[in-house]
Amino acid sequence: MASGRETEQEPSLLHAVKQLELAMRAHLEQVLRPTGITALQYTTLALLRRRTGLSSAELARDSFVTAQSMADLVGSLERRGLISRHRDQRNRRRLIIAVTEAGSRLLDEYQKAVADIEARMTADLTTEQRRDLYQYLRRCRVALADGP
Amino acid sequence: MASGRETEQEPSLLHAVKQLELAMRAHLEQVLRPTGITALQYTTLALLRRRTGLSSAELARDSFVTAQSMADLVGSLERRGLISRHRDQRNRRRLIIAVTEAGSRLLDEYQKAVADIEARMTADLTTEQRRDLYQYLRRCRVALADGP
DNA sequence: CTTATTTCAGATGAACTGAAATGC
DNA sequence: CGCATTTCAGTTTATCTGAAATAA
Repeated sequence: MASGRETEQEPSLLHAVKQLELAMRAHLEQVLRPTGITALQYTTLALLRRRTGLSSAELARDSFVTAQSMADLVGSLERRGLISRHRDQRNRRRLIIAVTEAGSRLLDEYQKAVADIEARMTADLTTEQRRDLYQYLRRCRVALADGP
Repeated sequence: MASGRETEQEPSLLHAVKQLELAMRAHLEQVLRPTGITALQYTTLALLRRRTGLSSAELARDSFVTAQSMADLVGSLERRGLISRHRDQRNRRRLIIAVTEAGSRLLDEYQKAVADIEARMTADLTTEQRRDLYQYLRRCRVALADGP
């Protein structure tokens, strides 16, 4: 086997976050396999149901990606009929996103399986630690967002 | 502006991790711009210096990706001369990875700038909270890895 | 024979830059 | 005019699946 020798050194938070993201994604994709949608599409769809009235550009800013990248993602959800868009009458540049019936049904259908992944992932954490983890992640993200 | 209305609902750890990963990546890529290597290449290179004697297949298992995906990544580092590989004489299937002089120099050169990103990211956390965050992330990853 | 490691070939997803159309 | 939003076109990176060569 000869698994890598550990030399002392600072652990990397950057690496720990990336590793967890990969692990989560692998599990989520497995659960979502039957739907044909990706982990990213699912979590974005879930976000869009939580926060209504968003446009693609706002979503992009919120997610640290370019408007063009988000347009691809939103476009894929729209082509599948999981969201719809209509002009904001108060600012006709914006296209406001709404989760469709079909999108909402899909979310309902997989809500439990996805929650189970989170539950398994945090099985070794107390309720309080779980809440702390969420808050720390948010604070880190905000700290990076607020910078230059 | 009309930024999305918040409806009450469970926050998603899955989403929080993904968001932070995107934010980190954006900052890291910006810092690494002059080198031409990606955030993923950098963190993998750093890992390879921390843990010596690894093969690509081991790295893949450790990272929740397929052996083929990791082979691409390792290949890109090798083509840039940042790592080298040689046969494990005790098991001639394995190709053991070593960080080269050039790879080590690159890591040294950017170590401070990358540490600064972590520092800024965790600026609002106490030393203890920062340590907790790292431990929670690891425990979550292990919990997912140990499952089916 | 089976399994592990690596490699080759091809597909798709997820990000980017650059440029243009439209509305404020 | 300048700036925001969306879209179009093209590119690169990061992942996957499937299949084959080699070694334990």
